[in-house]
Amino acid sequence: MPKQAPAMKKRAVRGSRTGRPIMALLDLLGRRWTLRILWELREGPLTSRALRTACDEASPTVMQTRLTELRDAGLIELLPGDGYGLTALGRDLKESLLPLHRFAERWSKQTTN
Amino acid sequence: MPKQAPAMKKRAVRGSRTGRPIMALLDLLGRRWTLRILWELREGPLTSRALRTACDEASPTVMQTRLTELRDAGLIELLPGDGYGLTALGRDLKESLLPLHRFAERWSKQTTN
DNA sequence: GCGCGTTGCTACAGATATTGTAGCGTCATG
DNA sequence: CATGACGCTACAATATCTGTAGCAACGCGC
Repeated sequence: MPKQAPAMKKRAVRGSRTGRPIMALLDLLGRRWTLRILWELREGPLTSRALRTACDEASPTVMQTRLTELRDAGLIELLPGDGYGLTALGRDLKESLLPLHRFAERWSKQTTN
Repeated sequence: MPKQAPAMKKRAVRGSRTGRPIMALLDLLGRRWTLRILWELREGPLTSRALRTACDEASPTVMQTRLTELRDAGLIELLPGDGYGLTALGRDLKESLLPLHRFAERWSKQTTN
């Protein structure tokens, strides 16, 4: 299979007009709940409702929109019986995101938060 | 003096109620243009207008809002004469973000984008 | 086969956030 | 003084998100 058609069908991602993948990625991740969803799935699949609970009861409307976008991007997939889980590509992204956790700890120590 | 001068004064960051720094960070970064701004500053300071140009002409309203949030978070600072630049903490975050660039390349090869 | 609970997902109105255009006051340079 | 760049703001038009309610489909116990 040279190329998969299902992913990235319409309007793809804002910022992708520059042709630089990083811009498209930053735009995709810079939408509400997107980073959080990927984060909550880091340890394994969650059903859409468990995911909603984990994400501070985000409204099902955006949640569903984000899940569709992330599926189109090939980062997550719907596993019948298990809910949503990261794809191989998604797990790859998760690895790239892990340094953030360590940074967050350092950050919280300096912002009197 | 319209409002908000001190750092992190009201409700700081959505999601910080959990007390887990990573949630506050993911929420902060999950706002439009935030990731992009940090990314564009990765190689050095930019004036607010150069930043706007780099960020695909984002409206000055959000740009200014994001810059204030990022300043309150201690990630960027206004350097008189040089515009906005990353703080030591911001550069730390930048390092945590670099893996995303490499991932974006792999990602773009699989999504026919 | 009939409730019952859960799944993924959608409608819709009200609340927020973002965009786009215009413009302010300040400072430096000519 | 004029010009231009700076950081920053006002404000109306959009786009996006929230919150509540509810759908059809599936499995399970009975």
